Amino acid sequence: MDGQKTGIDITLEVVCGKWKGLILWKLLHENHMRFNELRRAIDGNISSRILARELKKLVDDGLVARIDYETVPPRVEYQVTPYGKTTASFLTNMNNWGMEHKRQSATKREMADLINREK
Amino acid sequence: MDGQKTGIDITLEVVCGKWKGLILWKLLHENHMRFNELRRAIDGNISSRILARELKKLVDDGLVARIDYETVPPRVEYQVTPYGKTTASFLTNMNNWGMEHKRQSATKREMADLINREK
DNA sequence: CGGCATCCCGTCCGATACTG
DNA sequence: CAGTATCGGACGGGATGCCG
Repeated sequence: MDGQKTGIDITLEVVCGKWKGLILWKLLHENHMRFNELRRAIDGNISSRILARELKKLVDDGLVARIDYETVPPRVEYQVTPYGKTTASFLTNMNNWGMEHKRQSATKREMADLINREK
Repeated sequence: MDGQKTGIDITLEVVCGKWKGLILWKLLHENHMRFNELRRAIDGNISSRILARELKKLVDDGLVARIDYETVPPRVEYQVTPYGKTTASFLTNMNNWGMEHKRQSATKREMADLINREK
């Protein structure tokens, strides 16, 4: 029974949450960014606290490298590791799907919200 | 600056969390399953409460259809909608990546756990 | 069989303020 | 500039038990 092994859970562990996928995606296209540069590059207003935390997770997972120049004022750069670059394959697909279905998702979510409000 | 629009956030809204992607993936390969059948098909021991909740989200998002035969005892079947089937594109890629990197992810996580214990 | 009710905990996400 | 401290709310996930 079953027999269908999946790697989906593994992948979700890596990109799940509101930000990690987005951060990875941005870094993949720039190959090295400073903290606030990255912060500004992300559309949805991410706070520095959240960005710091999510970046740390990505570093812990070996997807992103953190380079601290140890200067004053501080200068830290982030870039995707070779391992992290392998995520580009599915991130590209996720991005394409999201772009194609942006409209539909929005309206469906509005409907769901309306139903929830009625309760 | 920026200019890079992303659909990644949209996609993450749909499959994020520990289970939704997995449920969708299972349903995509069976095209109609009953509640407990689906429950048993999922490896990681999902509770009925969680499965019910996650399925409801997928139904609300229009990715899964719920067919209630209104019989006693109850018989409910779930199947992926045409819209839901469009997720197969990126889910396949996510699955492939996860399968390829299962080992690495495991060891990296163990290391992270060790570091956390030391604190 | 296919759920829902209750309780609980840990994580996620966020605003604000502050620091070396 | 690159974060950390603090506080708090929302959500995800799980154990247990009950119901039509």
